[in-house]
Amino acid sequence: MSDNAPTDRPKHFIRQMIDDHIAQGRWGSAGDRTVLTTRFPPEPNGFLHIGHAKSICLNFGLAEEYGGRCFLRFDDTNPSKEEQRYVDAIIRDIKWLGFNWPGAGAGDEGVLFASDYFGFMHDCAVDLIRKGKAYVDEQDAKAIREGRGSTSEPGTNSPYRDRPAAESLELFARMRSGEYPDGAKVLRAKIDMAHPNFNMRDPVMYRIANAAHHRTGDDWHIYPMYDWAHGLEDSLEGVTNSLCTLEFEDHRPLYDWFIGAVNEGRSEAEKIHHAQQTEFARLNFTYTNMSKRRLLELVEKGIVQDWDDPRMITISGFRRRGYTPESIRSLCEEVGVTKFNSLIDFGKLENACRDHLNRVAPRRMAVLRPLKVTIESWPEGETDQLDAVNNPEDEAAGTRKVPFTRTIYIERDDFMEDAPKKFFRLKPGGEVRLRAAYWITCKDVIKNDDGEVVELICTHDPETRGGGNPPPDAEGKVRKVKGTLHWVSAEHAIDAKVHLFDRLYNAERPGKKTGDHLDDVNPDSLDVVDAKLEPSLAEATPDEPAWAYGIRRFQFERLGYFCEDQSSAPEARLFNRTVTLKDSWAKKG
RNA sequence: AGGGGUGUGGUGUAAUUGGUAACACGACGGAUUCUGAUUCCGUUAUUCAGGGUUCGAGUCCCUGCACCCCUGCCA
Repeated sequence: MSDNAPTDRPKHFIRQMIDDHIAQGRWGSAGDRTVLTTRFPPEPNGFLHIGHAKSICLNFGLAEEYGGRCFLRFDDTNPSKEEQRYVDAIIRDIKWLGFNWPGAGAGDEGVLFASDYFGFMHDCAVDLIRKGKAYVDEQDAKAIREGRGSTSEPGTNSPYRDRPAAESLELFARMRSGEYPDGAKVLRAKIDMAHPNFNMRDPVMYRIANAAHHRTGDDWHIYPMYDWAHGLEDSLEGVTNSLCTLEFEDHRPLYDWFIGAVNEGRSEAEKIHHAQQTEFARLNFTYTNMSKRRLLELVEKGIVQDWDDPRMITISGFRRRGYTPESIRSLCEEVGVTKFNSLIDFGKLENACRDHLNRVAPRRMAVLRPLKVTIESWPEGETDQLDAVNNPEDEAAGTRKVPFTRTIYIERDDFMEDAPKKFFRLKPGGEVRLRAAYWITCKDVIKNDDGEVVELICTHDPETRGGGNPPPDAEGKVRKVKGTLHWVSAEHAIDAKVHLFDRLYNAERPGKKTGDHLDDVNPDSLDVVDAKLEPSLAEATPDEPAWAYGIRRFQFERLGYFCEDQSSAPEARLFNRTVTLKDSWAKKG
């Protein structure tokens, strides 16, 4: 992975800072790049989404690049919101993206949990109480909030603020042992109730929660707050760079204060490690929302099937949709790392996906909205097995056989009775190429009683077998044809459902206007069609580069990239459209 | 209102740390093409505004403006 040497990748501000630290020997001997230690610390309260991918790529990517390490650590300090299901999903998603942490294996080997440090955190809290830097407050949540003041008013000290350390120590011990109901008491840091930064106005360190934790069960009745816990977690793991998003900028002074408070009065040997917190901007896309709360709402309200619905911007959703990990990683590299709150065009992600799939996805033919075509010049019952190229971008992908018969299906959109001049697909009297097969000419149009076109009668040109241009005529002129259509043999076609997805929201910034993202939900984000697939799609196929994690991905020629859904079975095939091909014709029309 | 941040083309990032705006994507135009795809070639900004320092400013200084985050016993 890493050669432990500088790369020529652009140096964003975080790389630059890390390089400076290493040059100065801040974490060990100067020049040793392998000291770099990062972590990705999700709370297991939902599925990972594309926004997390940026942080994952940054943290794990940096570790790979420097020859350091990056831990996967669950920040499971709030039992009421966390579930084992989410732990499992998060582990799987990170592995799917292609990243590893020290000790990673097939399951959860090497995975770290904040809950494993609860004892240490507790002891540090006791230490702070003894030093007079923390106290047990018995006010209720409302009183604490009011005591915090406002932007124009300083806060007021709690009546319990100056109680003797011995008293706090005793009460804290009883909080821990489960004597009190939720909310009865909290442990607070004693900092400054008039501080302009609210986080410094005596923040809560511990609250009482008589809830079962998904890992520690009923061992604890008190749980540490994020600010208190996070720096200690980083410290214990020897994290050098604690990277987080912009909204934590205001928390950095507190992060530093806590470590400083623990270390105060300790000898050098007793001091705990102090990581460097640095903040970067979150990833934002148009037509999406990146809030776990709102994603949960989509799941709970049944707007999507589950967290891994292909329309979801979760990592699991993208996987099921057919995106490749490579495309997600390349996008994260492309958007860079800054402190600027950017809004990235969702099309950029689709483009990264097309870019990768174009190189690796095997081509197949599939007709989404079939229109019957009878080749009257083709003998009844006769089948021609034609060779079709699997991937023009990759010669090694070889060819496959595609059966051609008298009755075939083409795409309804590929025929127009009154076609504009620039329409170079099939029209009455017109000639087109059938990909890898023959040139055909439309002789007749058959309609039903409602006037809808139900069948085309065509003839084929035997000279054009394989789809190539026929030999020049006597005068040396080469006949050419502008349009090429995809098709499938009716007799051989396999039936399948295909899910065509559109964006989940109609607004660039869902909920921006009304405050409720549900107001901008696109009711037509899923379209189900009955498609006809080329028979090779039913064959068990050898491994292909595009099929990581057993996901069979293809390009359906002229239509887009598709993958077989995890629920697909031989008797009921289901494909998902990952993304369409670019279509400059559709754009003009 | 107090605190913390951020402003470079349609979008995102870069600029040897004061040396004459680069790259990617998109869009548009053209060429090639058995996918209206891909590929290829062109076009696409005087850096939020105003002032100052300097031979020289996206980079330094001053004054504004805009946007984002912060008053959970969430993370």
